[in-house]
Amino acid sequence: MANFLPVDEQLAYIKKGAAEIVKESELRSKLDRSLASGKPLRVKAGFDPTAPDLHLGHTVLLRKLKHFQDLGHTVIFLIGDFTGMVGDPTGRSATRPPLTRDQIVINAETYKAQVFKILSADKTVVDFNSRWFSKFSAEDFIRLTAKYTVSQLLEREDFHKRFREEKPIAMHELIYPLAQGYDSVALEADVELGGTDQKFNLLVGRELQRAYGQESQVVLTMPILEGLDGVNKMSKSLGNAIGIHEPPLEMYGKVMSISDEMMWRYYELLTDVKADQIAAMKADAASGKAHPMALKKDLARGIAADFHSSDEATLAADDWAKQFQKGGVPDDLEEIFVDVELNSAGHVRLAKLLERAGLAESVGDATRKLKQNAVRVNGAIIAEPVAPLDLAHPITIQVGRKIKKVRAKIRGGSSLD
RNA sequence: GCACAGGUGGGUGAGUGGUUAAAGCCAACAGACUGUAAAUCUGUCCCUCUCAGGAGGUACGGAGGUUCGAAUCCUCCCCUGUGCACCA
Repeated sequence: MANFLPVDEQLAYIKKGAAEIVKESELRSKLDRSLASGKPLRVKAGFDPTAPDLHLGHTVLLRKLKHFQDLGHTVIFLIGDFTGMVGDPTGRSATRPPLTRDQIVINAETYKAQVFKILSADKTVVDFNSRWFSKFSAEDFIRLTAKYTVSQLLEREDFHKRFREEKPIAMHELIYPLAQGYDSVALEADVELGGTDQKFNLLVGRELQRAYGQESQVVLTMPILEGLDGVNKMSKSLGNAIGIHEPPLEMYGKVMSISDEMMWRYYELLTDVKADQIAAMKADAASGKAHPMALKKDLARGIAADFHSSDEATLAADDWAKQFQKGGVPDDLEEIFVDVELNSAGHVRLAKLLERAGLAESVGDATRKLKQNAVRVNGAIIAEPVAPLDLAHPITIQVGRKIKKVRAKIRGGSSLD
């Protein structure tokens, strides 16, 4: 267990992909001490139990935690069940509503189940910050708040901006960084990881540890992964995320849809491909020696394989090629059952069918898509909202990049199932 | 609590009694082009019904009111911000 790698090698591994380390010299001396004493570092990362569905953006951080595990250090996966009720204002322009106790319990369990796709369960300490905060007295609380000033808190860009723009800042939002910082005190963390958006909060931990007479933790931030749009951070609510639970084909397709430029970013943060290999691929693509699409396919298959089996990833690659490159239909199609209505002429109300099938947001939306030649039924473009269709067999409907197999049932008809 | 300034469609932001679901921009969606990428161009972008030509219903924080007619005027309420709130 106490067989740590030489400090320089550890450092190199830790630094790979990291956005910033505050301070590297402190990390080095902590590693030195750990090596000498055989005592692993305590590496903390906190998570709000607000997002039960992890996406690839979260895995950037998890991957780095895993690196620490690989090096033999102790990873503390802290679930902010207490602070989850507070609501982290990071990245929000408006106040976030607090979660209920029940939601948090459910979310936390889901969380645990998901992160072990990356972290090894037996090397991870899972903790909850309600362990100490539920015992926090009003006196403790006021003592904690006394250790930080309002102007220190307003240094944070987000608060500063909202303050200046006369947008609301709720009191509990100001408390959040303090609470998160206190977690580090309670855990006596040596290192805390977070996204760059968490930098302020992480640094508060350093201050508070010092205020409570501890050595300050080292702060390591990881870049925020951009989502499919290549601009905004990957986030479920922005709809630009790839969830780790998504089916292989979905994952594969989404990765393929990112821009060539983003591909390198994804290679860097979402794979274990070494930096120099990535640089080589980049050079090949630039010189025309390798086709960017081929490299992107490798990336997509690799990512799909991380969360599914290798076979499933390969199948996804085949299906993707079949659907988009050969204009065909993938083997593994989502199949749904829908009630349809006929108009007085006995024609199928296709617009309504699309809406029912989840292929359009509303009947109006469906009608518009039809008019734009975006709808194919069994491969043929149909532009009429009402059309004569043979529903005796399942039909394949494509709307833009969405494709589904639909088993339709005439409403009021006798055919059940 | 008092005073003042605000609350418009996914976002931003015009609009201050009357052609119009409500400018422009962004995002989003679809088509073309491609490597289903990006960029670019074109179109769409509240809901429902439709014999596809249209028809109806909602909508500018909430509830009432004035008016032939209101996002625009009035009243009350809710929310946000700023100032005042010990000496005054």
